[in-house]
Amino acid sequence: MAYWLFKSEPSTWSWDEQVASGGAGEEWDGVRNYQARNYMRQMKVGDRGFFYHSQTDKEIVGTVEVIAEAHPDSTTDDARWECVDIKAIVPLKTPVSLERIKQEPLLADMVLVRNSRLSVQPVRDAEWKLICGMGGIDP
DNA sequence: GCCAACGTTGGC
DNA sequence: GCCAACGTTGGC
Repeated sequence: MAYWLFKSEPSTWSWDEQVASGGAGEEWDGVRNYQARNYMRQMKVGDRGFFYHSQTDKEIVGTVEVIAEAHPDSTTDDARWECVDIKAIVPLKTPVSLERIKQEPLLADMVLVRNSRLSVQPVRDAEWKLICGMGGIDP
């Protein structure tokens, strides 16, 4: 199973809204970036991901699961853009801030640190385990 | 609000 | 195919 990170501005689509969408989940639509799209194309049902609030919070707030693989993005007619569906799993007991991530040497190579503008990105197994631990949840 | 970093577009 | 111009994102 692979791990990912989904980034969203809380004012656009927040963790609370993701939770409210329940087991049916929601399209991760609106991505207009090839790198991010290509990562979504690699996702399989059952893959896990972190939900990250950018801009105002700058912290990982919860975990999600991929429930549908890449399909056309319903918010555009442009066939280039695809998205997956995800549902909320659990909130982190303690959100893990970007600041804490930057303070942890083992996380220095995270895409979140290296390429802060990429909105969908891969997370390594070791990074997943470490951040789950920092957030007070089981991996 | 600013600005650096990055991606995209379009003229040549 | 290159590169300048422009737009967007996100941390600070």
